Amino acid sequence: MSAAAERAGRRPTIKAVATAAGVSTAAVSQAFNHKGRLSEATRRRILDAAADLGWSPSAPAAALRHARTRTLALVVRRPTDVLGADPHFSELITGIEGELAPRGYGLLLHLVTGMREENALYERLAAEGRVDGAVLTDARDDDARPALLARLGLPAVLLGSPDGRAVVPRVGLGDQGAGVAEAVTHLLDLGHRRIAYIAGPPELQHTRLRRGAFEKALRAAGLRPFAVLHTDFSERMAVGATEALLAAPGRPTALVYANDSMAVCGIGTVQRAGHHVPRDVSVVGYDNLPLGSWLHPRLTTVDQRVQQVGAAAARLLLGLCGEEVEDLPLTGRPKLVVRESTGPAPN
Amino acid sequence: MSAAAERAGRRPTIKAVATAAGVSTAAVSQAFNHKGRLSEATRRRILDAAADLGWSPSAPAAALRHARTRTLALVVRRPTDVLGADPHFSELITGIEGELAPRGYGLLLHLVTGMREENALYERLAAEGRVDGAVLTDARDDDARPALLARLGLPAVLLGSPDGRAVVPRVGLGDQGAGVAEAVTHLLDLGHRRIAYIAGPPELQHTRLRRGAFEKALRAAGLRPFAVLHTDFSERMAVGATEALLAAPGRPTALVYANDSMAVCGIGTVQRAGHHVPRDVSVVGYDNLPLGSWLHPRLTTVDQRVQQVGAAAARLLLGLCGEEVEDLPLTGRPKLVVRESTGPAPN
DNA sequence: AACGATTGGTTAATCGATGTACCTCGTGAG
DNA sequence: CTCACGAGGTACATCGATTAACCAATCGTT
Repeated sequence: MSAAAERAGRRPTIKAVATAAGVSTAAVSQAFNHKGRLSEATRRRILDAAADLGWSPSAPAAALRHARTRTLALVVRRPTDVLGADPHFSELITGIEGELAPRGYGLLLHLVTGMREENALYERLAAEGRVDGAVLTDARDDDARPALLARLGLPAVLLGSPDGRAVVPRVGLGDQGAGVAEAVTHLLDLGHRRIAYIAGPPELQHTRLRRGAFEKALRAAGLRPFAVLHTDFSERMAVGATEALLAAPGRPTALVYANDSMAVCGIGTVQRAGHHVPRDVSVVGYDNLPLGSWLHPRLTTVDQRVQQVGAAAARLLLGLCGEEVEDLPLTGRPKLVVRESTGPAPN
Repeated sequence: MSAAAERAGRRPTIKAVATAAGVSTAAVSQAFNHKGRLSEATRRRILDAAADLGWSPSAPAAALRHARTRTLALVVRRPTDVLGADPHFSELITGIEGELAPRGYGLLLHLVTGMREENALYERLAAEGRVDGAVLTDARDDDARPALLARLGLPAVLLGSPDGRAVVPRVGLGDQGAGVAEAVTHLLDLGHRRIAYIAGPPELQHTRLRRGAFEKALRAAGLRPFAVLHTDFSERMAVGATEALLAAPGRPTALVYANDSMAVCGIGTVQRAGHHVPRDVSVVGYDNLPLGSWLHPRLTTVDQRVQQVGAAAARLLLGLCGEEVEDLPLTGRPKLVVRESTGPAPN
């Protein structure tokens, strides 16, 4: 950074750069945006002056002019007391941010506790022109957000299985049923017959999808679920559901959880109850979070490449915002990762 | 939302509100900012018109005018391959966002992989005027960021122990040594004598603080560390360090980790090696992340109330940004939470 | 030599909100 | 009756960058 930059107590403006380079502010703008017609020499001189002053175009000013902020929103809705900050979102954020950063976009992160609050937030973000678009997670069966954002004129991408009558584009999470079905088949192959499912909140779309796939896979084998319990993803309910299942007459030999966080709680609860995983009870998760492979036993889970999904969503959304971005195709479907938390059924 | 709002294909501007209320744009602005002198009747009429149109002042326009964006930055630096998205940051973010949201502030989240990249990012964020301030995490012994942000004129708060010659304010993480010392005392009381420490990267300030406290506490008891191994917080190194310690002659009976994520990996590794926690080996973490209490055995750890630290940092930073906010005092110091991963030393 | 085309810029309007300086009433005092 | 004053608003410049429209040289052509 040069002496000039040091002297400028305040942030330099385009005017300072123009003066330093001996041109008009318009020329500076053109030099940066490859518009207009400037001689290569002038362009260089301007760029040098700008670099010397440490100047970059003011984001707010540019946003005002273009009505585009180069910022996208991610609102994480999380009922109070839900499993910490679900690591699932960390993965998702990593995937999203990886696509935004190289394109100069920023990610505005908000945490809310309820649907009503989430909708109000979108209203405000849109009204204030704070973001160019939003990534919507946890699709519900009757989700008001797509219509809301459409009305607000805010591009959006919804994470969930593709859907014909979608108001906003979706990034599929793949055929989630396939992953669950694969898990069930795996358990059946191991001899399990009493298999229970610990699901998420019933209003979430993926809950229904995965639960349906679970039941269907069992039916195909001429079996019925030992039980299907819904939770709100909280530790309390994950533990409670697990304890209830372990105490049930004819205790299940395998537990399938709707996500890895609950599965981890589940393993702990099973062990605490004095059972061995997987000798007495097998456990399967969903998401393939890094966490799962730290444990002993390592968690058998369904890999849905959350990071890649986040990246795909980000690219799609960037495209909707007018950026020249090629879609990131989501190759393959969720796939079972067999590790150590599943084993032959007892007896 | 009224019919008027529906008709407005595009986002309404202050002009639309002014027209609707039959006043000038200046009046609208004054009505919203409690400046100037408007009759209560007019004010009400304007506010109604605005609500009817679903108008809120444009954030970019306001930002341009005031040179304040009401957005703060959090840059998470994370060498590739580090333990997932360290849940520590999720907690921190939760704490920060909880303070920002009610004040209409937003949190701009960025992920970087190195120090150089992080500094470059601050330069850009400042030059573009994208944020009003930044929360700096993972203080280093010779941290260039405070000076950098000071030069850039960007308010900042550094997470770390208070320090006399600080360029930017700090939010103490409490006397970190106290927590570690307490952990060591706890282990000594349980009869442990061969205690090892698995530390973080040596360049981080808290690594030195905690390591120092660890060694000091042992020295006070006339002992020396069994070993102190540094890691980069990656799973690979956490596992590697643990395996090395278990294989060492005169294997340690207690392992103290610099954070919960590594401790979780550690427990898994110990168990995988055929040992029992805590019967054969005791394990202690640091952070008290929710994750720790899901496991079996539940993790004994040092609670440093990460969320509260985040909240305190946010408040302090908001104050530096000119908001009227009372500081959130950080009461108490990091405190040991004894759970199930520590027990009497073998023999 | 005169004219059109081209090169290399500049001028000025604009984005939306804000705030200072100013204006216009109505009223009460002198 | 006139003037000062306050209540209640309005006009306009401004924040920093962008861009359409415009202009001044310079060059090549016939």
